[in-house]
Amino acid sequence: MIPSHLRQNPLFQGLTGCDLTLLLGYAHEKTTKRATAFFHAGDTADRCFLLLEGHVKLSQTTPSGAQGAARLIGAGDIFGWAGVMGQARYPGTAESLAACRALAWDTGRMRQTLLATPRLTLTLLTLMGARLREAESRVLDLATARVDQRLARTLLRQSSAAALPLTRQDLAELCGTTLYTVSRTLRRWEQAGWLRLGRGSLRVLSRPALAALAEPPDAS
Amino acid sequence: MIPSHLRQNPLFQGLTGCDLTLLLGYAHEKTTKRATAFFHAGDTADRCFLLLEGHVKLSQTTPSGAQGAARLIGAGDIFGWAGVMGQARYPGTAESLAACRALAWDTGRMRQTLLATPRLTLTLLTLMGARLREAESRVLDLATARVDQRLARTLLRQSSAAALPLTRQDLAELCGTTLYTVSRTLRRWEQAGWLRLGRGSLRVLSRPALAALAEPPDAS
DNA sequence: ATCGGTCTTTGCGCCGGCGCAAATAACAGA
DNA sequence: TCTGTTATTTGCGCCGGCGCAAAGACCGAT
Repeated sequence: MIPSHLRQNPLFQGLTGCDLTLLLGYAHEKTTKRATAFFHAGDTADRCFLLLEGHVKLSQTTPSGAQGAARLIGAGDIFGWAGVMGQARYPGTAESLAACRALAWDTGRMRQTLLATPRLTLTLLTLMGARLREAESRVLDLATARVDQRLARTLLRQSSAAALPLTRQDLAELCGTTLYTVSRTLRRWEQAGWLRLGRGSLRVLSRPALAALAEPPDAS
Repeated sequence: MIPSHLRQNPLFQGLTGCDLTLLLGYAHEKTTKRATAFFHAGDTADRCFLLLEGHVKLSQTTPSGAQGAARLIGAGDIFGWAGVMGQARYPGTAESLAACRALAWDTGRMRQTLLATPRLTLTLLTLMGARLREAESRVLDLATARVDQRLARTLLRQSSAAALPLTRQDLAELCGTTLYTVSRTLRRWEQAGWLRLGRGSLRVLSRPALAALAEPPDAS
């Protein structure tokens, strides 16, 4: 039986029950504990995933390996589709930040399925479009906004009710800065009472305060 | 008759002659002079384009309008497909840097065509994947590399044999900095004999010299 | 030739943010 | 409970890069 919350995933919109059953038949389920890699940068891109539960960090590092940039994948999001989109190898590393449950498909089989299921391909194109726009807006942000603005925005975007399972280093990679600056900034905000810090986690207490910072000083 | 160089465009790979004829039947040709907009950010995204000749600058600006980020579109590339990927409006502005010739399709009709031509959709997915990876590598660059490294890389990537029709401001937007810094840096490089500057254009004289700068100081 | 507009250069001062280094603090496993 | 490991904080100094302002340089049009 197919759980209804799965059927409602954006990836499956517009598919017939038959298509969906077939698609799920090809999938196998994968579960991981915290801090486990789904794949590493450079691995053969032979799988693609749909995250059902947990959080995944997708990160890239420079050739010299010094620093990195990252983005977060939440429940319901897809990741690791580089192979489907014609890449031989994964460009980044995917690592679980918490215990995860995911569906995995074989890349080659998925490509065949896409040729037979145009509706799915178009949906996928839409999802990738959204991700492309997000990446381009990050470029704009990095080029124009200050670190504290980017950090505030990142916290607002990711903060569910629950505490975020992110280290200072993770946050630094998410918003394009260093762990030192993140630590200093967060500490200042904690002392202002806007959030509560923990080791490898934090909780936002006052979204309005962060929202005020996220915008450039009021251009009235 | 369909020109062969058109048939060889990546977008059309794997299509039957029949599909291709149909597709081109839907297209209309658009030509522009220099410094003309194909569309503006916020316009209804009702067209999508394939550039046949010329150069187009795709740019986004912050809500406050101060600065911007840009990317270049060359002959053979597609642009303005946000509507096809489910967006109501264009997220950025497309402006010709030189006289251009482009094919244009209606967004709605293209979406229908995609449902009927899975092969084309998959190709499009591949092209978008490449663009997504490029955007993500730009994020990494902005977060880790210095301005002169990014600038050198940008010049190397874009420099054909011909001179580039880019102002200092354009270059600043392409590599995420300000026109002042671009001017200073380029001037230094011109005095080193690595390039030749003009008003609104420049030509690379020594690619090796730039390549050396593009990489972080030799991590042996 | 002249004039207005756009693009470019460069001096100057300032500051956001980096990153080493060292001291804690928190956790995990034996 | 003890111990090694990993994460965090913070002082300090430095520097890359921003951005105003003003002075050219170049272009096209009348």
